[in-house]
Amino acid sequence: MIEVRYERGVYLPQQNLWLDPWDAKPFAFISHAHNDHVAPHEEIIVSQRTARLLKSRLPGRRIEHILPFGEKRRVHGLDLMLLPAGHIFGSAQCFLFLGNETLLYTGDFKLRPGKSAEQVQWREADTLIMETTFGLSRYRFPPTQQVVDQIVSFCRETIEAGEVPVLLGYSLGKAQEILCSLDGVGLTPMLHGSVYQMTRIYEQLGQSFCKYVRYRANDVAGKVLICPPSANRSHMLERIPRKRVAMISGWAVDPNAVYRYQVDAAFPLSDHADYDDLIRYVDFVRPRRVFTLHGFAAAFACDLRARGVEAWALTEQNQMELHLSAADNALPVDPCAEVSRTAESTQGSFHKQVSDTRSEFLAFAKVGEAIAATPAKLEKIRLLSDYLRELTSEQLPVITTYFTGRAFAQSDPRTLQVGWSVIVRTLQGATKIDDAAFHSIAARHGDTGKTAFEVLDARTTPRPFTIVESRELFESLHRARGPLAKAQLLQDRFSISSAREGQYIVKILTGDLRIGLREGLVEEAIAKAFDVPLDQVKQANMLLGDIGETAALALRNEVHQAQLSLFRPIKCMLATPLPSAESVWQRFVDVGDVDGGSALATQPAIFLEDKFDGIRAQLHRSADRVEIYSRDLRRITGQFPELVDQATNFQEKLIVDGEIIAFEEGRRLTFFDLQKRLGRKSDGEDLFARAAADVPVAFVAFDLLWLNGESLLRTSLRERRARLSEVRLPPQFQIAKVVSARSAAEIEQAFRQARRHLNEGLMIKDPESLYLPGTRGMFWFKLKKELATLDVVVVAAELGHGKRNNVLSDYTFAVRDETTGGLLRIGKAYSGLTDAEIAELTEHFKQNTLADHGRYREVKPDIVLEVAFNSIQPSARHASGLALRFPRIKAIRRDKNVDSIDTLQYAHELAARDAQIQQSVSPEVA
DNA sequence: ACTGATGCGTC
DNA sequence: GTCGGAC
DNA sequence: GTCCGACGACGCATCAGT
Repeated sequence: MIEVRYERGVYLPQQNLWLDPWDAKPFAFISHAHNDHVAPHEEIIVSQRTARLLKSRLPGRRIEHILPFGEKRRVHGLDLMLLPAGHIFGSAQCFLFLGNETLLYTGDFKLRPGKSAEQVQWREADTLIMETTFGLSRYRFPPTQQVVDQIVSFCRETIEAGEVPVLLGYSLGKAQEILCSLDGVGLTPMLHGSVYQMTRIYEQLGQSFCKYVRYRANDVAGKVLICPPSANRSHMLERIPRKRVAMISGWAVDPNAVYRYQVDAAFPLSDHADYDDLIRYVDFVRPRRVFTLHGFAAAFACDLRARGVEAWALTEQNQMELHLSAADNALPVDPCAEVSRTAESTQGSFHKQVSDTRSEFLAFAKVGEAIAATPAKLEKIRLLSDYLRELTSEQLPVITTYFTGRAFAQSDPRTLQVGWSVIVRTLQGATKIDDAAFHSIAARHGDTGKTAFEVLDARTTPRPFTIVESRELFESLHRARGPLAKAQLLQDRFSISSAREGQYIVKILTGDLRIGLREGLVEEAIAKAFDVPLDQVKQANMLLGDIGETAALALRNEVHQAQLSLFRPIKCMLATPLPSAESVWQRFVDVGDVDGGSALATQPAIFLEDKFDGIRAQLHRSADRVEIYSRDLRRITGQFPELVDQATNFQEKLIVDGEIIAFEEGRRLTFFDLQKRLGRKSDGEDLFARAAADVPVAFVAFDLLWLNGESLLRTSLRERRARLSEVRLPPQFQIAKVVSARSAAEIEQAFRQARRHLNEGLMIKDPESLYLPGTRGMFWFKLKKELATLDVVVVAAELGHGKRNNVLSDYTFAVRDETTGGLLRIGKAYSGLTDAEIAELTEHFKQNTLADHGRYREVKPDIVLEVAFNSIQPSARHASGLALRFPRIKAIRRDKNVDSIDTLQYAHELAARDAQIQQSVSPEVA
């Protein structure tokens, strides 16, 4: 059997041939000239017309094998033939003769005759790889002539009403099809520039059209404007006051198309096959197996299998299964499994749980609501623990993870890439609610979860949803590539979810449960539910970074088995911020008192270290492996290859805790420099070489957690430090210097010293303390101070979210530009005000609004705030060209008015000072 | 090839 | 990172 | 004390549209 793979494009490994790949490849077949197929490949197979169109879309040189339709040719020892696909002008299918097997790849295609595309042709083939953009039965297009008639009457009526009809269709293919449809009906088409350009190429290749004109802004009256969809709401169209816009697309059969595209009408004229034609095509080709691609690939494959045709969706996620099936002769995972399983359960051959019609996910959501309803922590814990006890061992880890506001465990690096934007679109799509109604609901809540509830309420037809299915939903959202694919998955789920279920899906997606319960209380609930000591549960969760696995261990009474081990990162110990050296010292004196008043006298001192402005990192090293983890237990090994290289030179197996800083002798590097390396993807050695050269880093170690098989978590900091000092460090590794202190004055002095070293502040640690992962206890403190404060004036206010939904809690503020006298924005903040102050300001701003834009309003600039921050630097975010790091409101300066606020010039001075302190010096480490 | 919007993770 | 609020 | 939630700026990746 021919091997078929999918990796952002179909790949035939045995032939080393790519079919419509997304990325540049050495050797590829390009079915047609739409942009998503255009990449700078080295060598391509194309039809003649596609070659011509490509030339205008992607200039540059490449080797082209231009094949005529219907003739068998040999390219690189490969026998193949192109067949017209009927999709757009020049679009081709690729038919391959591979020994005694044949393969037909359709590319995009349609069966209905088009007026501007060649009529499709086909041959029988053993393997069919087909596009299934419209592979759901609800996509059945009306007869073409009927749609054309509708479009024509739309245009005529619009013109008669004295308005301009605007038809939106892709500039290549769809626009020309529309143009042909208007032939002989007495209308004059006017073409947008990009449409015009493509149409001219069609003509050069022998296609003829009715008379048309090119777009001229002052000549649109009485014409039919044909534009690409991207022109909608563009400058060009906004200049036409009286118009009606229609989208021409297969998606027009969706009842909500008008809202989705923000147009006045939508007509289902498509250059793709509809559902019925997809089915017919399979009948024509009589393949032994089918691979489906694009759109509703999985659903369509499922339908084909129901018809007795072997069919699989070709997507990234099925890759592994396909591979397995070749090797093991096992069946791939069946996307129809849900269906068959329910069928089985009705015959009584399945677990009672499956046949239970009540929705498990709804039960989960209801527990969440009950927890939200009570402010009492103990009551929350009780509700949750009762629920946890009811769950199966399979459900328990999933649910406990959900209750921490996550779809995946903390130590699980997978992300969903589904945010507010995708959620909003899918809620609209699933309910077909109109824009105005949606926005009025959304504006009322400022909470995506609540919005979801109200939007979905009574607009969906709920079906039971099991916990395991919910897990699968999140997993497939993670696997799906691109917002569109994700949106489709989510929309399908919303349309069969109850309002409450949808709300909780959204809560998990956004990571905001907002039920007053998170990891800490979940730990307590697990302890209570399974009668395990709480500290063991906490310990296990710290070590595992996986509340679900912790719960599973608790259920089996095995929590004590969790142990610190190499390559299993643990949460790091955190420090509590304190405002002054005196307040820090007070903490230790108090502890001493409890201890009989003389504890400190008998102890040498407390430990002080500089606080470095970098990224907290945990480095694990064995004899043959090194990994680096971030504060959130994410593997960041790939970002720092030179540290990994150096770490192989340690003599010991160890886990060290420290900070990675941007560092080079004689050069001032900042946190922002470091950030440049952080999000970077780790493919390509060149990239590393360059990144490392740009921003050299150092690892500053300040704690040792594990050494040669021995956990040091339960030894004192003093002991850990002693052990750390004995470790031989490779280059680029340093140990943070510790000094002792015995008074507030010494702390203050060390803090100043740290700042002189250009470090962020000071860490103060109890030398006798154990390492407590994940807690911000009273053993480590940090001392940071603001760089300066600015007096600024509030120029805009926004409604908050969640519990701040009904108050204007978000303030944008400005400084004065002395040269123009104008107010220039410099930052945003709310942090620092009490609820009462926010309430008061809300009232004030409501009465002093200059312009109301819904959730956001510009306000009269008369409230002066004193804003503190840790640094100030150039930025494009705000009009002032400056931005503040960690801005917070120190005070409302009621004694001041707009005229006495600080100036842009002063802010620039601060920024200059901030940047220049450091010119030639580099921060001191040890 | 460029740009803006969105999402994520760092502080 | 920051901060205030609730238990 | 501890946890929770509501917020800041930045840089990079990815996608979708020019």
